[in-house]
Amino acid sequence: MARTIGSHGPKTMEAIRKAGLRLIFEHGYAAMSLRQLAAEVGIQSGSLYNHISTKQELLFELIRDHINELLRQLDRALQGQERPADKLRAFTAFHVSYHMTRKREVFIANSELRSLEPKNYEEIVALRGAYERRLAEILSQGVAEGEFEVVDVQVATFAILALLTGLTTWYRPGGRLTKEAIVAAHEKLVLSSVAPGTTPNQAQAKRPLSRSAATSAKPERR
Amino acid sequence: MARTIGSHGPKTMEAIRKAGLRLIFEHGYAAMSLRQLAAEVGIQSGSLYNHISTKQELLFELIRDHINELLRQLDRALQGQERPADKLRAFTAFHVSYHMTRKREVFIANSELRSLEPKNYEEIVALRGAYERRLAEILSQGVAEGEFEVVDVQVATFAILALLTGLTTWYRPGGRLTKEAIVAAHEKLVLSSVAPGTTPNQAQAKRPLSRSAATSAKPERR
Amino acid sequence: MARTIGSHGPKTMEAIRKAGLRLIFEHGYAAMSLRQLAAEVGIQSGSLYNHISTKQELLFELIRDHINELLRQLDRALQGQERPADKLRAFTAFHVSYHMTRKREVFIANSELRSLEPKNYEEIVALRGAYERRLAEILSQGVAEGEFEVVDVQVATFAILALLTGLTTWYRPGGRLTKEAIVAAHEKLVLSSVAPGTTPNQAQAKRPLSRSAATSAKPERR
Amino acid sequence: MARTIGSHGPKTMEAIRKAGLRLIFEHGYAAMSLRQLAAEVGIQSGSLYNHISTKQELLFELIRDHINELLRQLDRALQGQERPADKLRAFTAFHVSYHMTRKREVFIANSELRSLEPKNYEEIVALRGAYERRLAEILSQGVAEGEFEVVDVQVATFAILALLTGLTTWYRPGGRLTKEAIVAAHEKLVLSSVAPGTTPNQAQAKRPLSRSAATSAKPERR
DNA sequence: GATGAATGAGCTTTCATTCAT
DNA sequence: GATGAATGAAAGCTCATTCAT
Repeated sequence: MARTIGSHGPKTMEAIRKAGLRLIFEHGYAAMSLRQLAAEVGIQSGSLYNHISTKQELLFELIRDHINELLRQLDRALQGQERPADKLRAFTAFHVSYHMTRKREVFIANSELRSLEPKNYEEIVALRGAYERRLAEILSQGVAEGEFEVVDVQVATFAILALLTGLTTWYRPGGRLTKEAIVAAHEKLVLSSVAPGTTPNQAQAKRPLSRSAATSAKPERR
Repeated sequence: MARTIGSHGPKTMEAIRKAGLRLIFEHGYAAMSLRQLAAEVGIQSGSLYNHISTKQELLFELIRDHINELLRQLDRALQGQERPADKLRAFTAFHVSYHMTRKREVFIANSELRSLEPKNYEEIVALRGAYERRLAEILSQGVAEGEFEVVDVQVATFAILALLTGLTTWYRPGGRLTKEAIVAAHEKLVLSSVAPGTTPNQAQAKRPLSRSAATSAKPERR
Repeated sequence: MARTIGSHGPKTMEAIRKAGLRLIFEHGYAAMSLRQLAAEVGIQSGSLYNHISTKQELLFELIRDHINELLRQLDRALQGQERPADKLRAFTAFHVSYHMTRKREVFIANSELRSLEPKNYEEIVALRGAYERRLAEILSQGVAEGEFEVVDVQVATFAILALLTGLTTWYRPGGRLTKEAIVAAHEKLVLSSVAPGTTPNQAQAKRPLSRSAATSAKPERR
Repeated sequence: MARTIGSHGPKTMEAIRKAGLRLIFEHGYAAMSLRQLAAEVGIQSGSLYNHISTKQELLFELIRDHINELLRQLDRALQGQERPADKLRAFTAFHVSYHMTRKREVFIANSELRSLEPKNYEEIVALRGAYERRLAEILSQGVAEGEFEVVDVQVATFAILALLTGLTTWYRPGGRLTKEAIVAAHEKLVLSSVAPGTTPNQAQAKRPLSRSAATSAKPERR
């Protein structure tokens, strides 16, 4: 990939983002050196600075742009859905599909938050919170309407997101299953997981879950 | 100067492991410097080498010891369970409980596999495969006995593991929920997720899933 | 900060080689630190790596380039000489002269072979063998034509080379003797040493010296 | 060799000297680590300090003891010889024989002088000077009596010593030649080298060689 | 006399970043 | 916009040496 010697202009920036995405995905932000990145792009490491301001900024922009796009597309995917189950199915289908085509962006946005400097971290976490809230609200609505049953909405939100995002660790194009099959498999799991039924045993929260606590607790960086 | 009075060998090793666990959990393996680690332990960085052979070896042993312990305890937790639902509940309860007390080990064992050198990586992935296989077999049995319904056992295995392991990214002792509540919340989600019901739409695998492909595919490092 | 004005690439490389030569000559390869070398050149130690790839590579190239040059010039010096005595005189004069102007290179090429990694060592020893073979052949020819008398050609070859190369341990420009006097002194010693005469006492080799054994024995790294 | 676990007392000291000799011979003083040495002896590196005071002191004593022994034995070997040729033959035979049985000591005493700290260096060089002077005096006497002819006594002294000492770089027991043959080969070379004959071309010293200049010049460390 | 664990300095090498050209 | 050469800090690791046990 890349390495088109002499590439310049916006093409170079694009190559940097692409290569950066791949290298961070494979080795992690801290383990990726700008020399590696530059070599991948086919330029000297000093030349990177004609396009990026710092390594940190590159990471930040990759993540921020990704989450913004994710949010934009999620809202489009949810449009027109009214009933909680439909919303949840749409959410799941969108999430899985998106993760299959952008697995590197998604993976990095989840795994490299700790590599962000505080200011950047805050900004990204706020955006991520918006995404999580979409799901939390779907679940809350479903519970309120009696369509869903969960022990705890907050836990269910995190669990379902983890379930769906786990995809990025094993999915690869051209595998055994079609994309549709993978989407279907996840829809089944997610929709069933919150379906009403015999709850194993009744557990109590130590404290009631206030609306804000549900999403803004942030006890530590995660 | 020689050794500070009162600091002993095994105690130092234990301090190194503990601090290493914390630092890798917080910053990642690549971003943790041995100087940091040594400072945390209260010795010079060169002194670490009286206890570890390399940074890589430290990571490897932390992960390997963790997975071995995990496997050992899992098998004990599953003892005596016969029906798939009971097994799955036991698996879930054990997994969640264990992850709450050893969240750093668990997190690292999942996130730092890519930091392992090939030989070490192979060894850990083999161990991890054993763990995954326990769950895959529970699901298979449940499906065969008509107790569970999943679109694809392999996908369900990965998804459920991801769901459960996601816990490590947000759990912290002293939070809003009791441990029991957290376990219960996950039991509900997991048991429901594979419960028979209306599968959204029928999807087909491109290829049938052979037994071995299910667990040994390893298309790329994950 | 960036580069100091006026310091250029090739000039820096040349300064590194020159300073490296001197430091290795004075302290030995293992005892020379790259910090020392960099300080000598007037740059930071990390900056060395814009010019060399490793410390080992620097040593290797210094030695290899030297031996290649030595061989090239030797062959020129021997051109036109027919009789063994003339060849031997030419060899001696060339060797001594060259060693007086390049004593550091010569010394290092002899004393630091053990510091070379196996692959580099093999390459250099092969080149050195070519040089030794020139002298061995001159002696053989002289013995065959009855002009020289030696107890053993192989021993004589090594001994004469050692005699000549010893120069590097004491020669310094501006000493008591002119270069010409030093050359003459060595010519006398070398030519006399193989002159026919009364051999002290007749000694026997345990085994006859095969042609190949003479030059390829290499019992151990030397 | 060595590694007799639990060896103690004078036996350990002897093992240290033996192993040190070998390691310095093979890798050089700077490149030999005390950990290596200790491992060879079968103890921990800290334990070395029950026997040596510093690494430098070990080197110094190895060299000093060697040269003292060399001088002692040389004087015994020269006893009873009157005529310069007989003395030179005896010197050569002794030197070669001794170098064959103690090649490591000899090699180190020549190659590691630069690794000695100034004070130690001075002491060793003084001893070495005594050894060189024996040969210089033999040559001077021979020249004075008309038995030898050399262009310059000083140069001849250094050259003959280099010739003889070169042995340590290639000799190994069990090689093609008997010890006697090797001695004979060197006797022929050395005695012939100073034999009167047609001096190639008459060269002049820039300055006459004063008695003291011949041996105490020491223009630089060599 | 040996050990094991420590020190503090030092090693070679890599890093992100800068900037004259 | 790219290069090549620089910086200064820091990396993982090794070193000779010390000393309580």
